[in-house]
Amino acid sequence: MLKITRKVEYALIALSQMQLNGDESLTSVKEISQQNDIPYELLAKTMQLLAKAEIVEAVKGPQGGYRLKKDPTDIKMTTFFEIIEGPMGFMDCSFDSNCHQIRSCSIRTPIQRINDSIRNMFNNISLNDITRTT
Amino acid sequence: MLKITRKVEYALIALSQMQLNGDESLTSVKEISQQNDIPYELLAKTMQLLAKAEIVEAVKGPQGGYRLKKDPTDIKMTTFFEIIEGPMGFMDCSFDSNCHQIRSCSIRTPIQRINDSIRNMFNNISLNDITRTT
DNA sequence: AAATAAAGGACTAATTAGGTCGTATATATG
DNA sequence: CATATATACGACCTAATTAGTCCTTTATTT
Repeated sequence: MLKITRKVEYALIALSQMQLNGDESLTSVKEISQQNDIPYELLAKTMQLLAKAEIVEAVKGPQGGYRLKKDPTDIKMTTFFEIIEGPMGFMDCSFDSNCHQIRSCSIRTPIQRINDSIRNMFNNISLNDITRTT
Repeated sequence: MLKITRKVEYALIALSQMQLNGDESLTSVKEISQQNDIPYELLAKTMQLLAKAEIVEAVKGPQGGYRLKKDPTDIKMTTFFEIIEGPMGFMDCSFDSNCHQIRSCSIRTPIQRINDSIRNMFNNISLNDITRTT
C-alpha cells in the first residue's frame, strides 16, 4: 500500500538533479537515466508528464533537455503526485464518487479519515521540501 | 500509490463495528461480511491476522466470534498497517536494505523524506482515531 | 453427533506498476 | 539542407501485487 512508485521516484531524482544543475542549464533524459541507471523510456514519459504540467520546460534538438519552469517551493506534493499518478492514483478512490457498493456512512468515515490525513499532510509539504539537497 | 488496500479497509470496518457492539459481545465474520457486503473468506483471513497480533480475541464454535483484546487507543496506525500488509508493504522498501541498485546518496534522501513523513504521521495516529464513531 | 465458527494452506483472477518499441516532431549544427 | 539528437506520444507486453475463492482442519456449543 503506502508506497512510492518508481515513476514518482524517478521524477524526484530527475528534479533534484536539475535543481543541482541550476535553473539555466538543460538536463537531458539520457544524462539522468545513465547516471542513475533508470530505464530511459520510462523516465522520458515521466518527464513528459512534468512538461505537460509545466513543472519543467522542454527544449528539443541537440543540446536540448529540460529545465525547471516553476519554483519547486510553490508546488504542493499533492499536486505533484496527481500529475504523475493521475487524480485517482493518489487516495480518494475505493470509496468515493464512483463506488458501486453503497455501504453505510459509518464505513466511509474511517477511510476518509486516513485519506484526509495523508492529503492534508502532503498539502503542507512542497516539492522543494523533498528535492532540495541542502 | 498512496492507497488503502481492501484488507485494511475491511479490517477497519470490522473493528469499528466491534467497537460499536461493545467490548463484551462477540461479533462473527459472517455478521460483518453480510452486513457490509464484504467477501467472507477475505475478511476471515484479515481477522485471523488481527487475532494473531492479539488486537482481537477469537472464540470458536457456535455463538463465537471476535472481540477486542487491546484498546485501540494504544495501537499506532503504523503497527496496524504492518500487521495487515506485512512489514514491507508499508513504506520502506524500494530503497532500503535489499535494494540491489546502489545509487548515489542524493537519491535515497528524497524517498526517505517522504517515507519518514508518512511513517511519522501514522506513528502519531492511533487505531481509535480512525475507527471511533463518536 | 451435528452445527457453527475460527485457522490456515493452495490456488486463481483481476488490477496495477514497470518497462519496451515504434514512430512522429522539432531543432541545432556542419 | 541533411543528419544527428532530443522530446512527444501511443500501443503494447510483462511482472508484481492485490483481491478473491476453495477446501480442509480444529475447536466448541448445544
